[in-house]
Amino acid sequence: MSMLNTAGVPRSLREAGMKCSNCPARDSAVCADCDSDELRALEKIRSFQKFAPAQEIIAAQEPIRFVGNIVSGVVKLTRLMADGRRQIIGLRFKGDLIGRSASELADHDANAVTEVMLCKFRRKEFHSLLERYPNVMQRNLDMTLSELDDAHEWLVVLGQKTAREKVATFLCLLADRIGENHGRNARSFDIPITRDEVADYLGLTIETVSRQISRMKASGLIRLEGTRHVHVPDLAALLDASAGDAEGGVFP
Amino acid sequence: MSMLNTAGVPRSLREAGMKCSNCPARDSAVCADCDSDELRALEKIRSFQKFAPAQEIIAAQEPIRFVGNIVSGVVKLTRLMADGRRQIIGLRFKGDLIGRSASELADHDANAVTEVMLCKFRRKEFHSLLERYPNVMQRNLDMTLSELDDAHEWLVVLGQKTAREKVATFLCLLADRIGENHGRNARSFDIPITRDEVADYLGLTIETVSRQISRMKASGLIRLEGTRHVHVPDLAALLDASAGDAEGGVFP
DNA sequence: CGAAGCATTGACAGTTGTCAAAGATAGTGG
DNA sequence: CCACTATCTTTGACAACTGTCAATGCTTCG
Repeated sequence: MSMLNTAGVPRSLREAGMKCSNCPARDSAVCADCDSDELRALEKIRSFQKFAPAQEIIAAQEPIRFVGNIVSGVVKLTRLMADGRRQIIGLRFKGDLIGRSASELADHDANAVTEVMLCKFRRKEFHSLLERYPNVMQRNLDMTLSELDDAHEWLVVLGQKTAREKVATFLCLLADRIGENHGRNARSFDIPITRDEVADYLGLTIETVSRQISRMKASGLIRLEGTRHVHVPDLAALLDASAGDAEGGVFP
Repeated sequence: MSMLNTAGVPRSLREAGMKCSNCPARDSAVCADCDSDELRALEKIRSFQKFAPAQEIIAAQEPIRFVGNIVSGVVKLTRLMADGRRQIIGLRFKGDLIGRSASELADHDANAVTEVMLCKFRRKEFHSLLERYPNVMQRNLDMTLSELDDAHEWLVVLGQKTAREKVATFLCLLADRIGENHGRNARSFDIPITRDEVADYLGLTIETVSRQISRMKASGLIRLEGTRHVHVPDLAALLDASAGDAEGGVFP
């Protein structure tokens, strides 16, 4: 049994026959602000699909058939260079939107990382629905702006931060999005992707990622169970120690 | 007289008393698809402002009073880290939109690079106008998606490309946006920003940028007049030579 | 139990950053 | 109009961080 399989069809959705009112992503998805009228319109063009880990959701350069809200699970978005170098341009979590209604073709791949439950809307219908429901379009625009903010933030990470800071930033991102709270600043979570993928996300090599994680472990900033499960005793300390070039252990 | 002052109030706008129909950015701005009804609504909340080179247009962490279309000139968007490291997260050109109607506060600085003419819309009015004119909101959404694509593209540049490829990519970007056409693949243009700013855009140091430019000059991939004006005889060759790690001159 | 894939660690190399100095360029004021 | 100064750019020498190559260890799965 995989530790990462946190994304099975949520019980609440199964029991309720996939009613929006019980959807785990209800508060953060594109339908967050919808009134009952808008919700009915969305339900008409909606369907659910489950994706297995590593399964392709959307392929770059191919037609987009749907946009989809993530109900549960983690998705990675990847861009590939002609010579094979790859950059993960984002991870997407519960509530995030995959695909876009305005484009015929996808410009990057989207793959399930964990098991993923997706609430899909047929693309063209969704697009024309936006014109009739300005609130939904506004919500769509807000979510896109939020994606843009994330991308800008990541430009700083890739352009300015050291390897150590990059890894620390990555762990904090996960702590925010999928971490369990163990007190004010303590979090624990599974790293949903391989070291290889972390490297492609951070613009580093797999070896550098591995070394940085080992260093953080050695200095007590994080604890590991297996290679995937992380416990961060103090998020702030993790970021600080990575910014200042702290050497040696935590204790004087 | 500065070579860079390509952004004075365009004659067409002055003579026409700033009519939208004569606006140089008419085809690419947020008003691109507007009918006369929408255009009138926009004109009511519109005003023009000229910014001098280096002048601040929008300040991070401060209230946004307007969104603005660039009529002419170049704008840089900057994010600052607590310790002073900076990342230029984008350059904006004629037709691009600055600011966003959905946010109270700016999350990055916007500064004029050349002289800039901006067509401003008061933020709140613009925002409420979007609800009444879905076409305008759709256009706003499309432009935001396009910004997102650019940001994703730049993530690949920062995360995967070598110093040389980064500089080549940067020059090609300028060639696309502000280059004069001198035949199929030949372009010439002014680099609107300093080496320092180029470095902050590419996640490099000023010295590395300078060296890469010198190398390109030495191998005949570019020609320089002064430090700012560039002539690229062959855009494709510039990118190729940077991808393959070509050494030495152009001739065998 | 063996094989395959993933992760860690080590030794070394190379690209890029840092520090330093000299050369250009542009703007200012006499 | 020219000299002066501040800023920007280039170039060099060297250091350091990160990448490359290689070997070992760990985990999973058949």
